[in-house]
Amino acid sequence: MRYVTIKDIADALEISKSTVSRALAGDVSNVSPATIDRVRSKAREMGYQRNMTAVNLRTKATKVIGIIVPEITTPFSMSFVSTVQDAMQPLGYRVLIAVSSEDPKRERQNLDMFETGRVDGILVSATHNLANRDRFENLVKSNFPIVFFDRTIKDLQCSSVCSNDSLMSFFLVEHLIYTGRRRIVNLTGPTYIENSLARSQSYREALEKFHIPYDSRLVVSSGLSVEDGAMAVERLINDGIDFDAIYCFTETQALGAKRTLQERNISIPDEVAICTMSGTQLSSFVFPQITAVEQNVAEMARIAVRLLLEKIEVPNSPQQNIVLHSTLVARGSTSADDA
Amino acid sequence: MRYVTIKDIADALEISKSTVSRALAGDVSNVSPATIDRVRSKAREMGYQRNMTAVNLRTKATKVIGIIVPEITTPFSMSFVSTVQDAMQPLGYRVLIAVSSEDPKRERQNLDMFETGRVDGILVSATHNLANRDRFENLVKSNFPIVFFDRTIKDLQCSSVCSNDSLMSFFLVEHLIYTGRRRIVNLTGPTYIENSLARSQSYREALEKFHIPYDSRLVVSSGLSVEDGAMAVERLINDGIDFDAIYCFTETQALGAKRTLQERNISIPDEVAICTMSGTQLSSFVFPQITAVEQNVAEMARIAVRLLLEKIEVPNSPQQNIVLHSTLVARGSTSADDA
DNA sequence: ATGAAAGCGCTAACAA
DNA sequence: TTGTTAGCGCTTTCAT
Repeated sequence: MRYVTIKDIADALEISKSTVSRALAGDVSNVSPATIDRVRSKAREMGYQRNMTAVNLRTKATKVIGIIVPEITTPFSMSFVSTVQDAMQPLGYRVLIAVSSEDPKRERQNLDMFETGRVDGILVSATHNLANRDRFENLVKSNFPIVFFDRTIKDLQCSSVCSNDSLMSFFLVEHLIYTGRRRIVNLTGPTYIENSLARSQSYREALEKFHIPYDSRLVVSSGLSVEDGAMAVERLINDGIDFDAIYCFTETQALGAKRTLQERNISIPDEVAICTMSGTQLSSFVFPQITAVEQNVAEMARIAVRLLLEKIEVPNSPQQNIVLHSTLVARGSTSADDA
Repeated sequence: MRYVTIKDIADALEISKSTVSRALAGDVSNVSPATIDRVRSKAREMGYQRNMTAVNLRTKATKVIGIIVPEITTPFSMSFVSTVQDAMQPLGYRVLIAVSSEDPKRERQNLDMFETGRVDGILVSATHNLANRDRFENLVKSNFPIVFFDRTIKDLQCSSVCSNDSLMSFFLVEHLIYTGRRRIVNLTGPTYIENSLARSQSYREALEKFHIPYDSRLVVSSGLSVEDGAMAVERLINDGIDFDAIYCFTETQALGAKRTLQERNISIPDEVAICTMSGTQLSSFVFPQITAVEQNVAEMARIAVRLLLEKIEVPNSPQQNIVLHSTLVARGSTSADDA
């Protein structure tokens, strides 16, 4: 088992390696058309296959970029990934995906894997605000092309693109209030997720605007999984806490909340409304009864790609933090809409 | 943006590159424990990341194997792939997946991609009996580690593992006859798929065994997609051809057949029974009303892995063709079962 | 238009 | 135990 090399072709044609290399690369201005033809057909004849490991070593580029996502269960990630692929394929890039499963250790391994594989750039949605901060800081300091999307790292001087969490969640809670809700549960994300804080902040501000008293029992810290969301709501019910709406940090939590309510035969949204920020339009099929504000994922992906390419092409381009003022389209309906 | 190299570490520690390389590789018998420690901590301190492109070029191995499948819609492929991954991960191999979408052109591109990427071996389920035969022949001739599974290439001297199509389909048709069916449709696969022939052959043999006359109108050549299956059955109905069972070449066809029957309000399996060979046990959830014979996919995957590793490790190991005499478990039921 | 030569970062003989 | 050296296959500058 031995591959044909450009040297083999060069020897067979009694020309130099460099000419073969040029011919194969289609360097029209430096190789005669006749030679190009001879080389090309010889290569085909001999079954030549370019050795990418050698090319990558030599050119110091792989034309591969990596995406690291915390999870792959919501449509958000899938949608983001496929938009990135559509955008980068025409530019000659391949896209590799790695899932961290909400685990900073895994995230670190994924970063390692992409670095040892010498990907040309990384798009990452972070699992944790602190855990891998040092790692990310080093990456940025060494000028490695990396762009954060959706879930960022607090105060890190690195390009990023995300939604305007504060504003959007403010409008969501406001929407609940407009539609007659008063006892609104806030399923917050873990404090180690940067977005979590902003969204909870907005919850308080919306309440204040409408002079609704803040009840700490309604603010529940919950994990990110469907199970976590389900359990949190179950605990509220068991504790006999009265509520007429749930504002969730993530889609997965919303899914869990919905499950618990259905198990308890609590009608949605007549008795309790659920709302969250949603990854994609697709989600409306998954969560028909859940009011959601759509993030523009495709837009986010395209911006992320643009920022990354800029970094790859211009090694010292400035860091940019883009905040998406997405169209605020509240979908679904709460019974109070009709009132 | 510049990566730390072993030379950087060597210079910083004022030792040679080779010692650094050995220390990093954990070559305990050739490097003093003290040196290993010094090197390791220096590497961490400097943020060293192994350059796999260089390693792969030097060692002429990537520890990556590629799987090429014609489609990824049935559970068969997913199941096969994940079993392979589970088997190879502990051995230090990564697994890459490429989908040909039933298109020989795509298949060729996938082969090219894997070769230029210098994967250590390829597992392939072929799209077409002839289209890429030359390509496969060259691969085998050059002694490249490649193993076929499920869909093979006729008369190609290459290791492979597949089910006993003839026997299993014979039993399936026999099962239909036992349960009272007489006018059995045979949705054959395209002739360019090797397995197609064997399965249709068995259909005839089963009929002959029970002295049921062969009716050529009941034998319909159909594409592989769900749509193809649906259209084929629609045509039969429109042509006023009478039948009480459909024997499909693939799961996807069976799914299409089911759809058409349901649209026409023809009850399954009371009026018309559907049967096919099934990729996995999972399929029973997808096709509750379809009688199926399970192939042992996990077993097939493990054997494929074994054959491939043999080829990778022993460059000149003999070709082996393994036929899986799977446990014949007909699932689902036809109404005639009760009769 | 073509060739000679250097070197990407690493491993693995061979030497010491 | 450590160092020296060669070379994996390719691209690219510099000569010609």
